[in-house]
Amino acid sequence: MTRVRFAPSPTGNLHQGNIRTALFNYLFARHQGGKIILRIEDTDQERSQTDFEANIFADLRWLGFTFDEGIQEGGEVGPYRQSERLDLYKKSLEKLIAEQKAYACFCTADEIEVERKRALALGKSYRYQGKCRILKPEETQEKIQSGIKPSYRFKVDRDIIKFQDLVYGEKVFDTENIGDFIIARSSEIPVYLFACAVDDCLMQITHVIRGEDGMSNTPRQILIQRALGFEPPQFGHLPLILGADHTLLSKRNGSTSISELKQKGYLPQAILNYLALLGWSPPEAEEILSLDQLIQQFDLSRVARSSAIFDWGKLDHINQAHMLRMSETDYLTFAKKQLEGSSWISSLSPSELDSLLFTLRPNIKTFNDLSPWLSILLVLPEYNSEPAQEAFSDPTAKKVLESLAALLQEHEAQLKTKEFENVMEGVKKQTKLKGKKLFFPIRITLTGVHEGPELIPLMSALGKERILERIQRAIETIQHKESAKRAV
RNA sequence: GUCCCCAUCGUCUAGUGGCCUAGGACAUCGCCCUUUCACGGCGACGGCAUGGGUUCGACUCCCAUUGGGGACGCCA
Repeated sequence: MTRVRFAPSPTGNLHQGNIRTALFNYLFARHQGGKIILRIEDTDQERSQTDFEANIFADLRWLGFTFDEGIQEGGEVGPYRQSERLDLYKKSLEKLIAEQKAYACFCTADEIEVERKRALALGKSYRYQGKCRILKPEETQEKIQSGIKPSYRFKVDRDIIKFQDLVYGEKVFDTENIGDFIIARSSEIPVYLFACAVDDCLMQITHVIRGEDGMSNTPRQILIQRALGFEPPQFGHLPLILGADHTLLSKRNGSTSISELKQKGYLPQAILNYLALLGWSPPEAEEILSLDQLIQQFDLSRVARSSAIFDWGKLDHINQAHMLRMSETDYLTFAKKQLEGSSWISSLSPSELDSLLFTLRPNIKTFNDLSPWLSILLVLPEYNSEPAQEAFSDPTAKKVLESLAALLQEHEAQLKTKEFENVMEGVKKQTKLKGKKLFFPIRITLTGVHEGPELIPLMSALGKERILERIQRAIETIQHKESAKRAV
């Protein structure tokens, strides 16, 4: 049975990088009909916060992930929060100490820091020199009894570690480059490397799929797992996601939390779809895929080995594609949720709002584009933009508007789409204008800008009253300009 | 600096020795559709980092160079 895990630490919110890792684990597990476990790695007590943990759960749920085992789901190999598994790690540590595979280290953080800096200055990679490794048992006992709290190091002997990476193929590491590393802090809390290695085995994880930045940890974890008598899981490393500056995604260069992405108006399925395309490619040409389709098509053998740069433009495109494919009710529900709290919701009747939202659908890339558009459509335009000046300086503009106003007056308060079409036909006949000459002045009059939704639907969404109000305003603007011109 | 990884259009990628005159997607530009913009359709632009091998034949295999990235914590 395939068992994978997603193991975030609650020291921050989930962002694109995390989610891509979660996604690939998820797709891998679901594709194989295996299980995915959610484990919280909170061994850094100073930085871990329960708020973050709650956010992580909320984000994962929003994105559409479901887990088979975890804090909320339960399961047989829990607890699923590392801070509740300390006795387990302690047992493992004691076993290693008893077998002389780990030892107490009394070097202080400051001492180590000095050593590291010296090594780096000399152009050598830092490794612990093993000062406490050669301590006699009596010396160790003595120091502990005198009240010094030691950290614990794993004893690394010369060896060649080989493993078959699920993505990168055969990997070979010489332990010569690895010094004895710390597995438990002087506070007795284990470090990530150790807790993670122990848990992956205790929780019977079969495949560890993580970012390539974890690669150098892998030989250490294999060492730990073997020393504990476990069979290490299989490892697969994923190429990294980089920011626009070609370095690891971070707050500086575009790393964005899920809640921010949500705020920016991206659909969960679009986020997942785009992230799946970063480092993986579907076997067939179609790129717009639902989560189910991704599960069906996913295969680690199609994962790339080179890092990928996060491209907001493509995310926008994929988001738009998903928006266009959503059912009308889903679209409206999501759009309204996004607009929650904004004045548009309260200032419009439900049917007016729905009709405006539909009219805007082909013109937006994210749900966040909705609000600015509504503002353009519903706030009276100023007509001082360049396209407006240009449109109104055409002598036929006024004729078009007057004709439109007159024809609209002939109708009852509420016109249907078909009637708007007829009105436009009428304007066309009366003015003998068509194409840009006909539509441009009207578009500008209604919105103040030269681009936007289709005109007929837009007119019917705005309604007769708003249109007349704008026409009057536009005509006044034109007249104002004309008289100013005459005065000169 | 040391170790590790990577290298196809600006970006994401297909490509596993002949199907490649290198395919697709985003972006950009043009045309068409729409009596307008957008949506949609069609098209253009644009790439195998360099140098050596191996081979009848290299984008594909090997080596080097160059370039980029990652890891070198009592962080995860």
